[in-house]
Amino acid sequence: MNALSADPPVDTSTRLLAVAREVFSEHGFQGATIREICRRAEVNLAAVNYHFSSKEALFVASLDFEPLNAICHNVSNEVCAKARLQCFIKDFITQLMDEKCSQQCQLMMSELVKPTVALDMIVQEVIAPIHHHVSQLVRDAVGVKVSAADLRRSVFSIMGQCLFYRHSFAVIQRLHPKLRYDTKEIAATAQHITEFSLAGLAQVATRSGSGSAHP
Amino acid sequence: MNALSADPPVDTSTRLLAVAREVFSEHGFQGATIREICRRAEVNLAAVNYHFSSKEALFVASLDFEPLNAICHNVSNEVCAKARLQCFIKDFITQLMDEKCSQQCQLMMSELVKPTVALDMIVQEVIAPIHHHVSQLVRDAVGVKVSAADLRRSVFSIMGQCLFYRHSFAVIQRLHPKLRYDTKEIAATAQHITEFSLAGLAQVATRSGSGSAHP
DNA sequence: TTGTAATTCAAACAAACGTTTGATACACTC
DNA sequence: GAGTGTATCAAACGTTTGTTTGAATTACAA
Repeated sequence: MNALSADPPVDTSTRLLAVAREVFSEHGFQGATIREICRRAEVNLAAVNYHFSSKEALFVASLDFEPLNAICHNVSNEVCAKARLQCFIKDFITQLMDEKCSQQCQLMMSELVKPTVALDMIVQEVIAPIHHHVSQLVRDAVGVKVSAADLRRSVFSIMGQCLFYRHSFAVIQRLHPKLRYDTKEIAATAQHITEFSLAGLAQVATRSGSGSAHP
Repeated sequence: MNALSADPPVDTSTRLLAVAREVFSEHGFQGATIREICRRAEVNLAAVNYHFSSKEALFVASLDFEPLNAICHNVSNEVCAKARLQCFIKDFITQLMDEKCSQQCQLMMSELVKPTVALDMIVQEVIAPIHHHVSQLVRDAVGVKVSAADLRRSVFSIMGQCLFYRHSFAVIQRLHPKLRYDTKEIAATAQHITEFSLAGLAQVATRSGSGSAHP
């Protein structure tokens, strides 16, 4: 399960970066040790300070925003706004539960508990774009003009429902030990959140009264 | 802001437990040091191992389930199921954002990132009762019989929306720096989640077809 | 007051931490 | 082959960690 199954041809810096992403996501910045990073990367203990000058510099250098960022550029060409929202929710949940994003999500949770400089970068590079994206989806799906507060809270409602399955995963495992989040269960969950949220958004729309953008 | 403003009359064990709750919630189990705990409690370094035999034993002994547990026993005497759900959501969000629950919530987040024995106890003593409570509220509010999966996902949708404001608080601060969660904003947020969720639950009810408990 | 147990204290323990050092090995130009 | 800059290495640096020790202090019964 090591990130460096094919070791020899990659140089020390690259090996360190890959392993650093692993270890920092597993233990957070404080909990991770450069001794474990070097041991797993099979490099000398002094390599970190030689190539990156410090543990913190390695931490910042190892940050990777690609995995979760992908879902924003992965725009569906659905014309129906509600269908686009449905696609996003399914993509988002799938990514959240995917092994590939595991490191990034785990690190983000560590940062939520004890924010470092990394959180500012993650918010700027990953989270803000997602929220902007969802904001636009919500605006299109609602159809009528909604207040900034209603829009923000609606985005939070959708994000909150999705993130719950990542943030509270350890709780879900203990509450429902037999439940497995395979592809089928994830799809059903995404379907539920979509229907639940579209109904919620419709309610927000009615509250906002007139001003429909789809007359 | 120390938990021990009135120091002298309380004995060493009590002082240690109070300060331990502070420090463990601030830094998590690993990040907390018994030196800081003893310094804040103004007791000798050896006191922890003398009174509790180890750092981990102090950690377990310092766990406090009271604050969040209160909202389950605080049952409203509303007859209308939807009104009871509304009361719960407002109580829950208020508690989540309250200073009084800050320690418990912070510790819970640490446990979600890196679970220890504490998470099992917290799930059993605090989270499971809340989920059971919300399950009953949802059953009553929906009115019709829903499948176990629909019920579970609906509870997760409501919990997820509420917990978002705690789990992602550091993100919200960075996305909306000027936003302050005072009593008014919290009330508006609770109102939004209630309306959003009742609409979502109504959608789940229609999907469940016939079998209404309120014919 | 004396004797005994409980508690507190300064000091030290071994282990693990991030970082630094100086010697060694390697790759390359002249 | 000599010289030069880069990379790797074992070893040690000074701190900080949780825990232990043994003496000093306190509390309380006889």
